[in-house]
Amino acid sequence: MAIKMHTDPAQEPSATQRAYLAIRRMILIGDLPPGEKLKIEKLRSILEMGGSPIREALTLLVSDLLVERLDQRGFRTAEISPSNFAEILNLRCHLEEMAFRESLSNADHAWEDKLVITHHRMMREPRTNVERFEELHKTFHMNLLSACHSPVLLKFCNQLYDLNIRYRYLAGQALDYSKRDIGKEHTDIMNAAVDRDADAACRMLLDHYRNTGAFLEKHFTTEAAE
Amino acid sequence: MAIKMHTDPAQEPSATQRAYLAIRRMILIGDLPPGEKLKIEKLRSILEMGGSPIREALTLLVSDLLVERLDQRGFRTAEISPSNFAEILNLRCHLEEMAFRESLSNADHAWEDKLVITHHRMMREPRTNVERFEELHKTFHMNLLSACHSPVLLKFCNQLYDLNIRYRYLAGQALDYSKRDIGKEHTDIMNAAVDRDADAACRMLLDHYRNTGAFLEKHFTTEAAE
DNA sequence: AGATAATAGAAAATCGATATTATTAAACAT
DNA sequence: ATGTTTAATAATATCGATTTTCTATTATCT
Repeated sequence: MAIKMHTDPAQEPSATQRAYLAIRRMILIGDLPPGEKLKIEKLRSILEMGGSPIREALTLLVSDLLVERLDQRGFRTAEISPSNFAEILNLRCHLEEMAFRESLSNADHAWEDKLVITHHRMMREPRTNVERFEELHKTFHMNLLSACHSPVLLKFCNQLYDLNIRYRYLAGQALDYSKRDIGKEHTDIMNAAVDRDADAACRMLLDHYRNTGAFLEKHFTTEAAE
Repeated sequence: MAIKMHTDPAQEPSATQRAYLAIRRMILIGDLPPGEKLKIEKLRSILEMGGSPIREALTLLVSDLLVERLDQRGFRTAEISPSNFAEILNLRCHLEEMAFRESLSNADHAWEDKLVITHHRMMREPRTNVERFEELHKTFHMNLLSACHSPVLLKFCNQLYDLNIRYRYLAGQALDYSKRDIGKEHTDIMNAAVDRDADAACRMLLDHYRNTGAFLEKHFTTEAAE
């Protein structure tokens, strides 16, 4: 009757994992603003755990470029800048195109199904729950690339995606989806992907990113001028 | 008479930093073979420090893809495989080309000087001290890219370079530089770079990588068949 | 015998305390 | 007054010990 404990797949995550996810989320949604000092003691009291898992989580976030480690002076959230934003956008376009083309060339039936499902879920999700929507949005975009057989490339894309999402949150969500028909853009990309039309799909995907990018860039530069 | 302690720039590195460099070196040169379990207690006794800096160093190495973290079962060195090798090589070619072209388009006089100097030092260094030579070799290659204004891209290139170097060490140094005239290849690349001939320089750089890659690939596949 | 469960041992993860190091504030000298 | 040294404070980095989790072995049951 008792559950086999040593094979139970739903084990609760380690303190390090919890800290990692919690701090990462706080940085991405802008709860911890750019350049903010991350004091161990403060995070300890918020997350209710010892210093070790906190430090380890922060170290993991350093590799994600979301946190900076200052020699013997602790950690802080990564700074933002227009040039960093432009860099992320540009790299993202290059790497995602590479991954997307390889993904399409390997794409099979199961991949197609998965893509359709995630697209459907994203379209159905109301925009009221921003974090939930962003989660599904990311899943959709990563699924476009998921048939690419290069784990390292996918890791880079994933990282860059998160860095970009952070800028999106910092700019404020509402602004983003005002003029354009984002839903149609996604659907068009998906259809081209399903048709295995790599050129069209890539063109639309990069336009999708660059349009959002241009919008955000404008936002950040006017913001900075205030 | 006493040195001003609080402004002394030559402070000794932190335990974490020492552990990071030491373990990284052991993995790169093959001292810690692929898939090796990394027991904290053992590393503690080798490096003579507590568990915390060891764990932090290992966490840093996870982001470098040199170490894998297993949920609640500690750390091990990253596995190797022919497909991983091919992936690294391919990605490296793409990203370095991108970085190299941007570097060349920004290259100024100071960059040129630095490149010539590092090339000279590499050529002068006897092959007897392998680690020292590899250090200079890496410096030369990274300097080719150094005028690229994308820190993230450079970070990726640097990471991929290290992953590749590891395969080189594992294959055994001596084999690498037997038939080809590696010195000439480097000189040709440098000259094309100094001439700002991006197409020729990139072609030669990628040939340089792919030739070494093909050689190593052969080595690994025959190795695996034994 | 073969499989499942209990147990002992080893290792990892985490905690709380201590030692280091940086930062701030105050005292001192020029 | 200004800049430099000294002292106090705060925060980080590290250690050693404890708790939790995994792993391997032995015992138990069908």
